[in-house]
Amino acid sequence: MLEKLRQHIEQVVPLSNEEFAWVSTHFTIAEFPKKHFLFEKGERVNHIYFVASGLLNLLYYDEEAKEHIVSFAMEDWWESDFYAYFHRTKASMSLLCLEPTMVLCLSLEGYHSLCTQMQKMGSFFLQKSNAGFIGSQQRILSLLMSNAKERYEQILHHSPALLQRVSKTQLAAYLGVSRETLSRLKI
Amino acid sequence: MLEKLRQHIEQVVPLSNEEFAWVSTHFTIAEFPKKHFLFEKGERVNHIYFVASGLLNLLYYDEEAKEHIVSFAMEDWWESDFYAYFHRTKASMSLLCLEPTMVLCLSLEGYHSLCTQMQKMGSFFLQKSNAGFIGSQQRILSLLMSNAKERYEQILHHSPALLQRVSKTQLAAYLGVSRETLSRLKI
DNA sequence: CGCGCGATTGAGTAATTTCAAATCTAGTGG
DNA sequence: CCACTAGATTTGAAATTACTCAATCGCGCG
Repeated sequence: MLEKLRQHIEQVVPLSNEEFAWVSTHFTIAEFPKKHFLFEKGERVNHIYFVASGLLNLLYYDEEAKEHIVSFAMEDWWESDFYAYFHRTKASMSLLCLEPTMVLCLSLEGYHSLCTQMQKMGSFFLQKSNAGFIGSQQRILSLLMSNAKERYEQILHHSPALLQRVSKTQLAAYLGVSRETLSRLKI
Repeated sequence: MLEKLRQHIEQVVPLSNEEFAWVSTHFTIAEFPKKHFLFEKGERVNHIYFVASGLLNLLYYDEEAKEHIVSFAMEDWWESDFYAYFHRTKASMSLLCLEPTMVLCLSLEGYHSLCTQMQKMGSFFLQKSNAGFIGSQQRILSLLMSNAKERYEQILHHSPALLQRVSKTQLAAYLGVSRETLSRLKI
């Protein structure tokens, strides 16, 4: 678990054993079964989660209880309702396990401690945040400019493994089309 | 100009006169007329831009030369093709002035210098990046779940000033609908 | 005045949604 | 091993929505 986190961080910044030992004190390990909600809409969001194994699903239910998938979080992803986390407000989204999942949990105090006490970790999170922002802009562009079939093909090209792990209904909720339409794309 | 930047930064972290003097050495001032491209697709992206006054437009042209607007950057926004900037690759998008615009330009070296030499600036950019990521996720959700009329109303609610400053054609390219459809929404 | 640009309107076409029904699939218990 | 069920997926058909292309309108400016 922790070793996975270390490898993940060290892809960005090198850490000595002592440094990583200190970093790791900020995390708690948790394990959840499939279909467990790490948090639901309206609840406090006390952690961001590093996915060591499994698959998470950040989703939003609209007024008609229709499900919209903001993101999937596979291994080595960080996930949370970041707005609620950073602003200490209640979640507008829910975070669900699509598979049995092991996560490392980081509180906001822990996050601030890591960022301010160790410059490397500040750099690490800055880089992750920039990457997340860039990825989101790519997805916005994809939603603006491509139809559902093209978006499907982009995922097929960019993260083929994901397609093996999520249902077509979930994929449709991520692509922004009805499951019937996705089914008719004849891919 | 620089005073505007200082106020902007100090909304997040306080700065002494000396500190800000040092920070400001990293920026260059530039002014561009309406319709000027700060960079175009295929060019190197040497700076991120802090908009002191005016209005910028980050856009992408698809294969059919159709224009898709990734974002508008008003006063106090930071804008660039962030992927190209951070990876020192060529721009996939173009950055255009919709109004006469004054910007403060920050090179990647300057960015790294600011982040590593002064912890406060690292915190500042981390917070900006997180905010940008959160904002992008909101827009993704809006694209997934709302129709064009609802998206229009969200902008009307969230940044009414913007609607006074961009053409309906540009707004349509931002909302992800044709200008004819936007025109028919009867708002 | 007349030009040019953006915005609007009209008409036909294409894509997507909805609701309903049918089909498929994996897991369970007899 | 088979039947059965629950859930997911696919298909059908009608209705809605959005798009394209073309024509028209409105307005500011030389």
